[in-house]
Amino acid sequence: MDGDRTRALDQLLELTVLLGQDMAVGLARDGLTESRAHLLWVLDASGPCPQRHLADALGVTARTVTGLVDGLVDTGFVTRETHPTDRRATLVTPTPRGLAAVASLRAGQAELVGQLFGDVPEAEVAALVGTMDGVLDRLRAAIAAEAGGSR
Amino acid sequence: MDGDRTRALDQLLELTVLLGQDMAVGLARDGLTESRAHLLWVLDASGPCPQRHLADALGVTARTVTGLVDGLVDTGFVTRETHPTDRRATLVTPTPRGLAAVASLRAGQAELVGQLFGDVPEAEVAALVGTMDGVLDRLRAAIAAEAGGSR
DNA sequence: TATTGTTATACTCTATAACTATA
DNA sequence: TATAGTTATAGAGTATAACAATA
Repeated sequence: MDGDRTRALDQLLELTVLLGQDMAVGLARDGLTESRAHLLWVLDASGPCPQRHLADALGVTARTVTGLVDGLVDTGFVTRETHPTDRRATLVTPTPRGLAAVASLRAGQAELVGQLFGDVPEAEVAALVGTMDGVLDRLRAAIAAEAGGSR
Repeated sequence: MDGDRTRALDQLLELTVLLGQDMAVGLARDGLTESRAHLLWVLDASGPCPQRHLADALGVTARTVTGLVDGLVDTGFVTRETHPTDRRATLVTPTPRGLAAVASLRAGQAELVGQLFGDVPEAEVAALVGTMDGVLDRLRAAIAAEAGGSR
């Protein structure tokens, strides 16, 4: 039967919905939206950087980053500092509150790992990871093919 | 090691991003946004119905449905018909174009099943489905607990 | 009185285009 | 001439609150 394969996709689609809900709860508690949290996450990985870098990393326009940073400045998660050598650029810099928020996101993620996989036998987790590796590869390929086809 | 469990969550998070991208491509080709496609999908399942029903099914406010239906009417996917017995309500009804769009969504989903799982052995698919069943259960429970805790 | 859907208002995310200041 | 970030404008999705018409 092919029913299991259809069911597998249905499960993955439901998963995206539920993961989104779960994320949203934690973010709201921290006073963040998804997009702002994503920026903060990238910023934490890169260290203080110009907005241009964030725009490239997030895959959005420079204008969008202006808006996201505006919101994060207003709510106290980052500041705009002067760039030491390029006076066109600003150095987006996390505040202590911003750093704490990233730590909270990280903790939430670790907690979620425990909730979802803590009781799953190691062999089963390994099988899942192996299967998902292939699925992700094929999904990336499908997206690339679609993007290429409409070029 | 717990590395595999962390990796499993990372994979699932990446999956949500990629599935979203893949969806978006197909929807744009049909002239639909995600929210409007979701409404159309629910509408197809329920048959012509009042906006109130759609608001409940989508988990959004009545106002939001007004906006979504406005957009779908403007782009020719649905019409607002008079309700036969309740003159307060409208019957949102798919047009032929709306029905064709849902058929296209369904076909795209079937194609994706083939791309992602077509070459995966049945036993591996069955294992995936079994594992994901448990994961989804625990995720639902975690969300319910969070919602209950902040009540 | 309760319900359906609307107008009014506001916030977030996103985009393109034109512009300023600086490299 | 090219780049960083802004203002200007627009569209989509979401929400609350007040209101009209109808049940």
